[in-house]
Amino acid sequence: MPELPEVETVRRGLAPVMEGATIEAVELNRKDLRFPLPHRFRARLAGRRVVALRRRAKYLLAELDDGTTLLMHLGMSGSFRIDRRDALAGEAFRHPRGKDAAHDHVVFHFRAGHSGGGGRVVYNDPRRFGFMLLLKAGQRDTHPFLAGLGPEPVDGGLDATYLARRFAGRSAPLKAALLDQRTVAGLGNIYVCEALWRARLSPRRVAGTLTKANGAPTARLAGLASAIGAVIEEAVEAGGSSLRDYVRADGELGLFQHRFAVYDREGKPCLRDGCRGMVRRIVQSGRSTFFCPLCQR
DNA sequence: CGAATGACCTGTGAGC
DNA sequence: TGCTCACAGGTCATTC
Repeated sequence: MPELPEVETVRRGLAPVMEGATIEAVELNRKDLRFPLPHRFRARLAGRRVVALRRRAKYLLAELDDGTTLLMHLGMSGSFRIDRRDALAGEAFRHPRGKDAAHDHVVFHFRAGHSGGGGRVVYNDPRRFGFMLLLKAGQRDTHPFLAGLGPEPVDGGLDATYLARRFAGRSAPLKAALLDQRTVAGLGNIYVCEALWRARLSPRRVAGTLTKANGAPTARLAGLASAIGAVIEEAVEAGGSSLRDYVRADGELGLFQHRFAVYDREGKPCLRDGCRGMVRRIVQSGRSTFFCPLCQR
């Protein structure tokens, strides 16, 4: 489900509930998601206070008061839901449409404190491609999942020079090169398609052709770097994209799906002014790519 | 080394 | 109605 804008939207929804709050208990309805949950997971979390809830790429990082970090990834179908204590006291809680309580795998119970609250944060994930890990204090920058990530697309130092260095000599198509989290952190299938459309670049184009022989960026790379930043920034502002699932912890829908230029628009007209092209769907690296063959070169 | 492929899971919608 | 198939926002391990 979630790419960077969706994960950031989840973070913003959860932060007011989790930051500064103390975990009273953790309920595990399953002890394996994509990987087995960490050893002594419940005991290591009980009584811990969440100091900050951060995001890196598509990871959520809950920093705890003992120096450990709870790292969470939503995979394809993971989502968080906030159950407030007042809601629990009244009518039985109603699951948002399409969410089955059978897939509520992890439930964090928070202690009621001076800031009111209490209540629960529930992790639901039908496909169980998501996972949670506990990182010790020193592992935060060295853990393999985090160490190799590329720059954040917004305010992370992403620019044409970086992309030129990264693409030099690579024969993979742009689509694959950009899906690789070591290139730019947090991009996924939707936003790669959208950024390439904005930059008028074909997803099939060989990445290395955008770097000059001397390693300098071609002019088109500046356009790509800014297209990536812009699409991610706009999507975060819109609360992400909601396709088949709710994304936000408060149950509200993201809105960016209404602004897709190409994603899931196979056979529809290209939205670029003056372009008479038709959006095409092809498969690359086993995933759907949407693009306009007329104006994306 | 980089590139391509399969594997991991469940749910949903299209087509018959 | 009910079956089968393709496909879904990700990424890790394996193979070439």
